Amino acid sequence: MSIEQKPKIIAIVGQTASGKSDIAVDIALFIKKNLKKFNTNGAEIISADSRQIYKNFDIGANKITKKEMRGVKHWLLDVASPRKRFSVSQYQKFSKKAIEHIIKEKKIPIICGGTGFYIDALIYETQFPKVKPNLKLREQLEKMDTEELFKILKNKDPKRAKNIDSKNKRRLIRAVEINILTGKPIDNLKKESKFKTLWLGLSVKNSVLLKERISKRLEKRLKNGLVEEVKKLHQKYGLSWAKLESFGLEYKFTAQFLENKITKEEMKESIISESVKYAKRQMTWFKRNSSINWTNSKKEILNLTNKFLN
RNA sequence: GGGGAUGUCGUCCAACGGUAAGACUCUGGUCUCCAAAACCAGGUAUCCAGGUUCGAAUCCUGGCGUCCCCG
Repeated sequence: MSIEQKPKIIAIVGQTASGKSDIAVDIALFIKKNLKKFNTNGAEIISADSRQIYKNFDIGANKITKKEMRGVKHWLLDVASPRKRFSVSQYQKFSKKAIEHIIKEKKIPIICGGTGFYIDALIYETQFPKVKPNLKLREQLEKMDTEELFKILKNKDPKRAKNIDSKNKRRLIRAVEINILTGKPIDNLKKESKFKTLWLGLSVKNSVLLKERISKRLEKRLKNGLVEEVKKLHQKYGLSWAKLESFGLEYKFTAQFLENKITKEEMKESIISESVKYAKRQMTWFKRNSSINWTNSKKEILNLTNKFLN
């Protein structure tokens, strides 16, 4: 009974440059054409992308344009300032609101993006400890090495110490931070999802092809003003080069080019090869999820959608 | 044609004649608030043929390849 009541959502995941955004709009329009059949008022898209979330990150983040949206409403684009820190828990809050709004209107939410951590946080409602990052504490912890941090954690929270990467400083600091600020070990219960989800995965299996796609896409974006965008982010919006570099890929290497640290050719090469690596890491994340239907066929995707909504 | 230098993982680069190391790439993986991040694991090499030696990437001879200088 309760299974029947679970709201249905569609999640489109996959690597960069696999065509997710476009297919998401296709699905939304397909639903729009069959409102009566699916007993719904339509579909709206929630982006799950840790870079497209930022205002003024357009070309570099490969954000969908108004025109490409084809009239379908998109949520969680341009909702954060790149000058402020943004993290998964904020994404979780924002996306939860969006999803509730969409469901209230009797529409189908379509989550689309390449940031697996964000998507899982939304769908599985990952319980993040209610401890905000404490920069002062982190500064102190930063001075210790991984061994010391691991020792502290082992003492205070042996359970967490068991499954943490003992050499991953960033994670160790976070774990110790949680413990110090709450005085409690963290409990890691993974909840069942309250949604009924159709998982669709797009991928480019051939790495040569993937590289080709990424480089073609890059040429197009250079023509569209990628370099100018990054320059503007620095000059007009006051983002430091270091900050821009911290966003990775396009922003990182374009910033380095503008700083005269690398040539334009090197910039292109780095963006392409690092994007390929990123795509692989994305797949490592998604591969764990056995519910994902992997297909690149639009026809098959619409068929699956059709079955799922009936 | 003459002289010199040099050949080690896919790439860069180490190794007093004594276990062929490291970085990057590659492959796989981890993930409870930086996730385009951070981190872990694994694979692959001594140009060829002889010689010296208990033992050769290392020394010797020849071949082949590459680079530089002179002509």
